[in-house]
Amino acid sequence: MKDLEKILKVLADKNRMRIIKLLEQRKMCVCELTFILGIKQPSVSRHLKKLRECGIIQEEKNSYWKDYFLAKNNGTYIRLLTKSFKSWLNDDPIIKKDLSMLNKAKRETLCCK
Amino acid sequence: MKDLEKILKVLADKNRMRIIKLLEQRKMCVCELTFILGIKQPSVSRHLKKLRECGIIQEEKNSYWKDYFLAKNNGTYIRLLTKSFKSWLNDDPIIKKDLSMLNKAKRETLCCK
DNA sequence: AATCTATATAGCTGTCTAGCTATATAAATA
DNA sequence: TATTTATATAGCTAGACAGCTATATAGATT
Repeated sequence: MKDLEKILKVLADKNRMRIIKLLEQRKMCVCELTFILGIKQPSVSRHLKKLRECGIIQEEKNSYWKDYFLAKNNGTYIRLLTKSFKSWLNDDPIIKKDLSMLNKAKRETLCCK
Repeated sequence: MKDLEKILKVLADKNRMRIIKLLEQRKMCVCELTFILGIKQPSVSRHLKKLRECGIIQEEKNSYWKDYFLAKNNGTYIRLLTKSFKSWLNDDPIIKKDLSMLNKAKRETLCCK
């Protein structure tokens, strides 16, 4: 029960739901997510940490950046919930706006390097 | 998104999950739930209010008592989530203990009347 | 090895919520 | 109508957490 409670708590946050909907489209780094979400980078990092700690997302180093993506091979709860999310929220105005910004969110232009 | 966030927040609580698992078995009144959960009656009432406000449960008056039960005919999110819950947590120790108390939780003996 | 920079962490503040006790409400009975 | 009693609400306290700023870290490049 503790696991499920944790997973539901982690999912029950507007900005983390936005992150999940974005990662359904492609891998993203912290600075790209920060740009789209419109909150500060440390806040994004902490959201990502929570999502990772309960197994919803994974990370991998990619040159200067860290790519985050939806986890594969996870437990029952997460498998069903992330599958459900794919069909949920697609008509939500905020999600639609987020997705429309994806092509402008390129790490090479957002970051100093 | 607001709806889904609310529903997930309401589900993401240990005692409310316990209530849902109990209501999968049968309709229950506040005093029966209070007995099994082992928390105070006002706390139970507030959990029930939250579950009702987001459409997970419904209530009906039944002589001296108020019966709570899992809602029928609800939206996409709740339909899928309550269906999933039916196969979840059945091996959890706390849930098993709760369910084993069901036959002792009879309103006629728990209440003064 | 030194530097640079994307990301992570520490620490703060305000908000929300779960538990509690005390009290109010409303519906059934007498 | 008065009373009884199951349930709801009000108000309090403590803990969790999201946002922020400032700072640390780690890994790639020079």
